[in-house]
Amino acid sequence: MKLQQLRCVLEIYRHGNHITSAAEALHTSQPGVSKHIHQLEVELGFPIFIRKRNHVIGLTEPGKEVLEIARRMMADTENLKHIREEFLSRDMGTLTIATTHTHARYILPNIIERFATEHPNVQLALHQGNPTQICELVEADEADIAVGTESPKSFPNLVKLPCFLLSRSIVVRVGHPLLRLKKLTLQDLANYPIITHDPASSGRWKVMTAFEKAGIKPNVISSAVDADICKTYVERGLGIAIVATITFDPTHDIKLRAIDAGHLFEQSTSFVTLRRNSYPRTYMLNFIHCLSERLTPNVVRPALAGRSLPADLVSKLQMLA
Amino acid sequence: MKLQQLRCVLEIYRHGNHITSAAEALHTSQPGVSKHIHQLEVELGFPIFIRKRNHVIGLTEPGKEVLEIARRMMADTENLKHIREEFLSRDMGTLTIATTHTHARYILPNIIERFATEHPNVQLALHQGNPTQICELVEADEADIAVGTESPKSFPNLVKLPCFLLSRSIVVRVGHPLLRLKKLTLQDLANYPIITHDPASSGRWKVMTAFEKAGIKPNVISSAVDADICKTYVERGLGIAIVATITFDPTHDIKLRAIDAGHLFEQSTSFVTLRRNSYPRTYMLNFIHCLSERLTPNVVRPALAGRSLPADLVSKLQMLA
DNA sequence: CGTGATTACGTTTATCGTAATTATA
DNA sequence: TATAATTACGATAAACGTAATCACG
Repeated sequence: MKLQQLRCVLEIYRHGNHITSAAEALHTSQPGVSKHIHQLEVELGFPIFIRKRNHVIGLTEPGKEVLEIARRMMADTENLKHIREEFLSRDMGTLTIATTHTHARYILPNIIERFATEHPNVQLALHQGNPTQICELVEADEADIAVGTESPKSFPNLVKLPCFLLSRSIVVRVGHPLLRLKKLTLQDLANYPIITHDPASSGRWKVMTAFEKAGIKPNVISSAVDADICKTYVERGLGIAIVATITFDPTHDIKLRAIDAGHLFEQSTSFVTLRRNSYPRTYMLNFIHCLSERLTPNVVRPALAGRSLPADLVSKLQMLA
Repeated sequence: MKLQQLRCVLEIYRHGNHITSAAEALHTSQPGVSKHIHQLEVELGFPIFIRKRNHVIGLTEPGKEVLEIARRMMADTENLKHIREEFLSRDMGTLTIATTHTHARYILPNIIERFATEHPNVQLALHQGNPTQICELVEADEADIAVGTESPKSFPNLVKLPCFLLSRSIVVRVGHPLLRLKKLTLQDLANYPIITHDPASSGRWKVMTAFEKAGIKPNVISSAVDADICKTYVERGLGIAIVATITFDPTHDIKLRAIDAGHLFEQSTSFVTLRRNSYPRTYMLNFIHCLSERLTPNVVRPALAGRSLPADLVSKLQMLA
């Protein structure tokens, strides 16, 4: 059995069972890839791919097992290559963080400031996107870690670790009638035009669910991509905004007021996301520790190991730590 | 990077940093192994082994990391080979159990009876030894699983899963004075000659600790290898025995009586032990499930995955399930 | 000098890419 | 007929084993 054979299996799967494009991705010839698969199938004693005449259709059942093991072995070859960098310079390298606007603007600055002081030789790079996009960046190895709220899409090859909770507030203009109410209800909010995040964010989804459950149709007039834009619209008197509490800055947002909405909307959980079966650099583990006291290297490392199925168990393990 | 290179690293380490014997074990030439290591070291960019002139002394720090990853990758190559058997016959094959006398004689019969009924085509083999020996059998791949009490030796490449607790009883002849006492004390026991397990068993160790803590020197007259021999000596009037409660069979041991000693000695935990990073056959997972309701395949599989360090976390995870 | 690792070199094997072939849609 | 996988085959490169070399006790 050769590592190159396993690499072929992965690439064919990645390219939608297309040997030709897999060969291109591997910078080699199509017949070579085809041969490798055949040799592996002969050695293992069963077909990995389902073929229909001269087309590869999909994976066989045992082929799925092969894929899973092959994935882990290729991850381990990467891990071997990274040992050198790790030992040469524990505190030098690049940390690429994929994150959402809210995190990048309101949560990470403090954390990054602290991290940068402790790791002056680590180059930081930020990539921005919605919760699904940032996970895709990590999966494609274009970012080391993702920090954001939950993505509706599931990523079996990524490990999600909860770091903290985000509560929501209503942001209104100074002197707004809602400020005079003692306890806000969803019905109160529905009396005003509402500005909230774009549909791709999980925050937006939680807000809409709360209204739906209460049987109230809110008047959502605008879906802005980020909290800053929401606040700008509120300042212009276009409505009220439902955003993460942390995005309200009393010293800067002088024309606005925030009303806690913790009793109206479920809190969102922020996750840090990494590739399964990777051995992150020490400084990456330190960065995650900056995000949450609970997420020590000794918690994160074992959580990254293992097969993709125990989603429930891994989350239980996280709760403990 | 080639799998054969990693195989060389493992074999050299296994053979006490001796390239010549590693080469023999790999059925190849010494220069070949030497070359493979050099190539790998060049590719990774750091030395794996510490050399003193023309001798290999040990592993470098990054070399230890390489060893760990190499171990997992070789385990995965084995796992790939086993996929075929698993899919060809989910319920056919061999299950080799390494276990202690107490487990083999008093605990496993019921479990094996049930398992054998459900898996008529699985060939069972039992190997007997003390807790350390049975772990060594699993480590050397001579047994699939070990069932026994804790070994004093630690095995970083094995995963230990607790299945159940063993309480202890005092076994005496009918009419023995101890039977007339309401609540037994350690001091009461010390009045009589004591027969217990041999020093290699963890049971023996727990018993001696209890006496030591109480500052009592028991009169241990004999250390027998197993509970049956202990009981035979008691029958002959040579003393009293401290053995696992389960080894007393009232319908068979008609000349003996058992007195519960749960308040005097700490209970022992029975563990099932498997190789780390192995993908056990389905019927092996079923057997483990027979040992303990808690140990479902969905609990065992993730516990086997991962690095060797998270002993505390793995045990926490087990508690949950 | 014996043991043990490294270097040198020739043989064998396997890997790779081009080209030809086959089989669909 | 265009697309996609398989088969055939020659060139290249890597792996292997033998033999020679070096280094130390």
